[in-house]
This record gives sequence, C-alpha cells and structure tokens, in this order.
Amino acid sequence: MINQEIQIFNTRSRKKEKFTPLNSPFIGMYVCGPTVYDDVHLGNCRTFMSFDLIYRYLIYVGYKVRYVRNITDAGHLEGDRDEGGDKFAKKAKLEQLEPMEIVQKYTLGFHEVMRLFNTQPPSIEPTATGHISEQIEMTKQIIESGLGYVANGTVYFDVEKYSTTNYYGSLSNRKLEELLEGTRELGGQDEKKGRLDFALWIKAKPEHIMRWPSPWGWGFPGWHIECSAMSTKYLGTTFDIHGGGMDLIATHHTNEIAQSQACNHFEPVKYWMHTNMLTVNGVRMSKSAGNGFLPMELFTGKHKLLEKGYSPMAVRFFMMQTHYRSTLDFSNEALQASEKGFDRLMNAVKTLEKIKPSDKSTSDISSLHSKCFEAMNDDFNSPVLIANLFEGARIINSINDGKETISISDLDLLKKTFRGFIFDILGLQVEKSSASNDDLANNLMNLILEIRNEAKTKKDFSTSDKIRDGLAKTKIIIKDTKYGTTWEKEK
RNA sequence: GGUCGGGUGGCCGAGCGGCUAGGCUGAGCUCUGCAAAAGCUCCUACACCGGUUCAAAUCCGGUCCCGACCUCCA
Repeated sequence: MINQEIQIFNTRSRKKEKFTPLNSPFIGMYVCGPTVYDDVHLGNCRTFMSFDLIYRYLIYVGYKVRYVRNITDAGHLEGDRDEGGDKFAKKAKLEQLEPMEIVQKYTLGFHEVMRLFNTQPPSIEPTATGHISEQIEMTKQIIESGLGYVANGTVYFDVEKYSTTNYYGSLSNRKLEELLEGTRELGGQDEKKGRLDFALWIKAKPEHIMRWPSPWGWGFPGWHIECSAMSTKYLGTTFDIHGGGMDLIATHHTNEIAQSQACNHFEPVKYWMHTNMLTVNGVRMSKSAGNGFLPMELFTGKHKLLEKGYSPMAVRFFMMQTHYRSTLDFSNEALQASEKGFDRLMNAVKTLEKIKPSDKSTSDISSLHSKCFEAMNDDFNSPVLIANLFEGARIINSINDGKETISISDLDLLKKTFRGFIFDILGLQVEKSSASNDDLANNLMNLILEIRNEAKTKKDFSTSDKIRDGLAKTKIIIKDTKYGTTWEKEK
C-alpha cells in the first residue's frame, strides 16, 4: 500500500514529474556502476549513495524495487576510437596481473567502501563479462534492424541513419547538426561511416588479452551496449528509473536510448535521473586536476588536502545535506561543520530513547512527521528532510530539559519518525565509539568517575578538575549532566 | 563556439511569486563549583542593472562572473 506521491526530476523532460511506476508496486531501477580497473572514485560513491537513498525511500513507502547496478569489467576503450587499448589489459600489464585479477581486486575494494558507507547492495549486480552473449545478441538485432554495420570486424551504430526517424540528442537537448559540429572530421583511416557513430562490438587487436568469439571475429563489446543488454535482460525493454552521473547524459545514456530503440523499438526508460558532480574547493574532482582523494584517504585523513580523517557516516551525512542534483563541494570546513551537526543529531537520537512522556504535547509531532515525507516526496530532498530532523532534535532536547512535554502517542510517532528517516532512509548508523564496547575501558572509567564525583561532593575541586583535565589530555571528554557524568573519546 | 546548470548571510546549504529552511561559526543569557553538554535569544542574506506585479531571492530582459557536458569519466 503506497500512500506517498513522489515527484521526480526527469532529465528527459527537464522538470519534476509525478512518479507513476509502470507496474506498481514493482519498480525497476538501473544505475550505471563502476569500472573496476582502479580504486572507486569518490564521485562514484556520491552517485551510489544518492541512489541508495532513493532505493531506501522507495522501499520504505512500500514499493518492491529491483535495483540493478552493473560492474564494468570488460572492454571500455581509453579514447574515442579503438586506439588506446583495453583499460583492464593496460592496468594488468602495469601491475603484472591477469586482467581478471585486477577486476577481482577492485571489485572487492569497491564493495568494502560501499559497505563502510552503509549502502544497500543492489538486487542484482551483473558483470559485463558475464553477459557477452546478450551483448552479441543485441548487436545482431541492431544490425538486423539496419542501424548497425560491420566494418573490418568492428560493428558500429549508424547514428545519422537512426536520426532520420528518431531524435538522437533528445536527452541532452542537442540537435544533430550541433553534435556534428562538436566532432572532428573523419580521417582516411576511419572505418566509421559517420562521425557520431559508436562501436557496438570491437575487433580485438593481437595484444588484447580479454576477448571473446563473435559472428564478426574475436573481439569485445563496445562501451554502451552492456547497460542496454543487461537492463533489458533484468528489467525488461521498458523500465522505471535509470540513473547515473550527469556526465553520462550526453554520450553513454544517449547511446543507450538509441541502442534500445533500434533493438527493442521502445523508449527504454521512463524516468532518467542524474546526480551532480563532486568538487573540491570549487573545482571538479579529477585525477588530472590532482585534487582527488580516495575514500580510504578521506576516512584516515592521510592526504595533503585533508586536515583530518572523517568517518564514513560523517561523510554520508555530509553528502545527504546537499541535494543530489546540486554540485557538492568538499572542503575541510564544510566537512567539519557536518561532522558536528551529525553528532548533534545522533545525540538527540540517544536522548529520544530516555525521554519520559507526559499528558500532552507542546509540539506538533504529526506535522513534523508529514513534513519529513513531504521533503522526500519532493524529488528526494534530503537537505530539507535533515532540516526537519534538526527541528525534531530541538524538540527532543527541550523535552529532556523539561521545557517541553510530549504525549505517549506522540513520543511513539517521534521515535518512529526518527528511526525511519535517520536509519532506514538516510542510511545513517550509530558509530560505535571504539571505547564504549570495551569492558576494560568502561570499568576503568567508572572507577575514575566515581573518585571524581566523591571529590566533587567534598568540594575538592582541585582533585576533580585534575581528573577532568588529565583525561582531556588523553582525548577523553567528561560531561556532567543532571543525570550523572558521561564520557566519550574525542574524535 | 553550442547545450545545460549556477551565483543566497562569516562558511556550507535549502527555497524558486507573499508565511523570509537547516547545519557550522560568533555574541549574549539560563543551567553549572568551574567547564563541557543542552536550551533560549541575537547576527535577516539572496551577483549587478532594468522591467512585470498590490507583492520578486523567486517571473521576464540585459550585463558580469562560475561550473558541467560536447573527448574516457559518476
């Protein structure tokens, strides 16, 4: 039973649309996954965290979602054409490894990072190498439809011919002539008929290690066909949501649409969703700019641009504080602000569990509850959601201070709201402070705090302050609350 | 050059015709042996120039900046 009406910004129409699944309550969602020839890029992580939020919310409101996110472990040329070479083979040569060793290494690394960020695994995570025959089959069908042609063992998609009956550049709102202007002239060596034509299947050169037999000889699949083939296989010829980074709009997703139209004669996707880029101090994070850092470097703080390490949950919270269609700028200042805000919210979560109900409520909890849904229904607006949760935190703290009251039913609703939106939807989790589940530390601290409290009772403040200051030097922070003294390790 | 987004208070970041989010920082107050934490209060902003409107950060026109894509990239 779905009782929320969700608005989604569709890249296709460039506006928000009411979300109506093709076959409610079932939803098919495909997200372009990583190419596993190197460590995951943080920008990639942001995209996957954004879709994780979307996936979690759709499930929360009652949909049955099949979430498919591929692993690209084959092919992918370095450049526009078949010069350059295979990314995996190239990296393999560099590291003296088998291509599939590279794939395995970085796939595991990718999964580890996704786990640290607390993202839900997709329902299906298909690999390109596991779907070679599907890709060959699709290529064959495109040739049969007259939109693919073979040149010297490589198969190309005929964009200009396709354009006579379809609007090729519709997703990025570009006219064919404009697109042609942006491309260079074909040289005499070119096998392609048109400048915009792209490869569906690529003939393997002798040095290519990763290769498969096909009707056109030994080769490997082109860059865009895997997503078309695998999304069709697992989600059907038309499915609800297709996502990825904004940089995929102009080429990758445009070509996916063309391939699916040529093969299946359907628009493959109802709602196209694209996440914005990640910048560092205002500049897009990229290897060439030298301003990129790895997820692990972010966690440990071992990078020249980072003043300190930031926990995976602080980073996740930071990302959720920006809407997925806005650029997100990484800076130490912004990260630290988020980290503190995250702590405040999590402290409110803890406080919520020990609050005592009264006869009546001084705040409108049900309004807060529905505002949280409204925020998420409006194109998954997590920043507004978080603002509402902070309003909840304010209420919780006031109740805890005895300045406000809450009824039993409102308390239940508030708990439900907080647990649902913070843990289930935003995918945040309490970070186990290394000390709190350590019995030895707990016992020692209890003893120390007992001694300090005895000193305080005797007004022996020099002793009590000596304990507090001494602990502070070892990064342990003491807080005297009206319910007793608590301690925690400084982050 | 073409296409598409932006320019919001000290910083980050929502909003996108009237009710002027939120976080961080700073100041004051309450509480406290003192701190810390917590609460309350304050700092009221929308690049610039015109226009539409009873009313514009929000719409229209122009100007100046910034970014993305057009070439592998989430």
